Amino acid sequence: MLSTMATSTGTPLSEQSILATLEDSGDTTGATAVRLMMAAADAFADRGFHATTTRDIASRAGLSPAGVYVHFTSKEDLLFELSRRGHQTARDQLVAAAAAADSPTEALRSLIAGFSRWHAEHHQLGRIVQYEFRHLTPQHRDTVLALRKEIDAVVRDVLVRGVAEGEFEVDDVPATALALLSLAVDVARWYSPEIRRTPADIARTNGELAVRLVARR
Amino acid sequence: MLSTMATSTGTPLSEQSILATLEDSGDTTGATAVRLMMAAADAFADRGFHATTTRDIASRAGLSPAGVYVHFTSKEDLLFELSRRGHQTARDQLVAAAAAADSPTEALRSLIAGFSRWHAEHHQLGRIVQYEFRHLTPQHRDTVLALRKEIDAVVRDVLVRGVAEGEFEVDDVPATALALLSLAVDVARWYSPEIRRTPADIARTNGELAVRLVARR
DNA sequence: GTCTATATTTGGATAGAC
DNA sequence: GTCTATCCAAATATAGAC
Repeated sequence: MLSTMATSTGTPLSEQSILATLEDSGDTTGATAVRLMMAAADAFADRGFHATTTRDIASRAGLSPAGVYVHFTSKEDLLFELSRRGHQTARDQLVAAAAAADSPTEALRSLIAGFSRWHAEHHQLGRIVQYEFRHLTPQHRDTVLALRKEIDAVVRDVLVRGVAEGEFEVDDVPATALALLSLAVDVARWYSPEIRRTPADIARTNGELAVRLVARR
Repeated sequence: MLSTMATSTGTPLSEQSILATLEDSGDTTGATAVRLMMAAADAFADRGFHATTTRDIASRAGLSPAGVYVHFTSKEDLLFELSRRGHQTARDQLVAAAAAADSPTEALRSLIAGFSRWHAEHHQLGRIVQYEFRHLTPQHRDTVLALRKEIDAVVRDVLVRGVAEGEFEVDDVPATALALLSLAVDVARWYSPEIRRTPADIARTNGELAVRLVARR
């Protein structure tokens, strides 16, 4: 597989490369399927899953309404693929950022900066990941829930390490981990490409705020 | 008008009393309309605006499908009333919390604690306020946007005062205000009545984290 | 793999009796 | 102000030709 994994400082993945992410066991995601996923990501992020019609997705991808069903079994299946691939790349990025740092403080800064940046640069996918979640079937929701737990664990682990090494002072680790994730996740809610701050600005300020939230005083 | 305004320490408003909130110029919100709003709040928070049917709302309120239209002109009108009343009580609570404190530090703690608590106790209304926003008509969206700007201003004002009085050290006031709001707003996304932490717990920890985020070091 | 045409269901909203 | 009955538009998904 190509070395397309983004680090918190590297060039970000394009939407297309995220969606084309290969399956574990080699794969075959065709160009048209990727185009459909990009069209659906646009539409779902903009209007929400249930307000988006399959006709809308098809026409944005340059297909007839029936064209969708050659590549996906249902509209929900399209949401699932977006959600799964989105969660996977988000998690991969977090894990890479945590592994690359050489102190808990730098790991946390890199983690929250990178996750904030991801939610800005991929705010469409970010919204789908964070807010369209509930429209998955129970089975698909379970699959994605496992990825969400991995993401939570990465943040909690850094906090525990920072406390153990005396860099952090944290009263309640799970509560603080959730607050840190809120900082980054909520970017998907308010970010728009038109605002003053760039994704890099947001990454820098949120990374700083994250460190400030836990640093020993 | 009755003195039902909640402070960050007082007894919280019931869902019913929030939704029955009187209009500026005296009012007439009937009991059935309130029941419909509560049913719609349940459904919209649970499944989202577009996934909720008017039939579902009606039956939850014990009415026939046609019964809705005696009290509201459309499904969107019901969303608007929920959104408007929700924003108003959220704003009122913030303004009261800010006014009651006698230092910027206490004002900020009270503000974020109260807002976090509101999003936990009224997490259904909170989700509607924060996430169903985009499904309003452009006109209704504008009305609600004005309330949102007031909310943002309250937080920014406290930060500016705290910096001026030497209690806070803040690099970027708008960015930090947004981060503080993220902390509280995101509660609506993850809160569930089944979790370990109570709304009071969440208020206390988030209030502390907020102060820590800006306090002079 | 893509199209046109369409089956079928669902859902917002209204008519008109009581 | 609530009901039953219903209209009609919209939307998911399929059939079958090319």
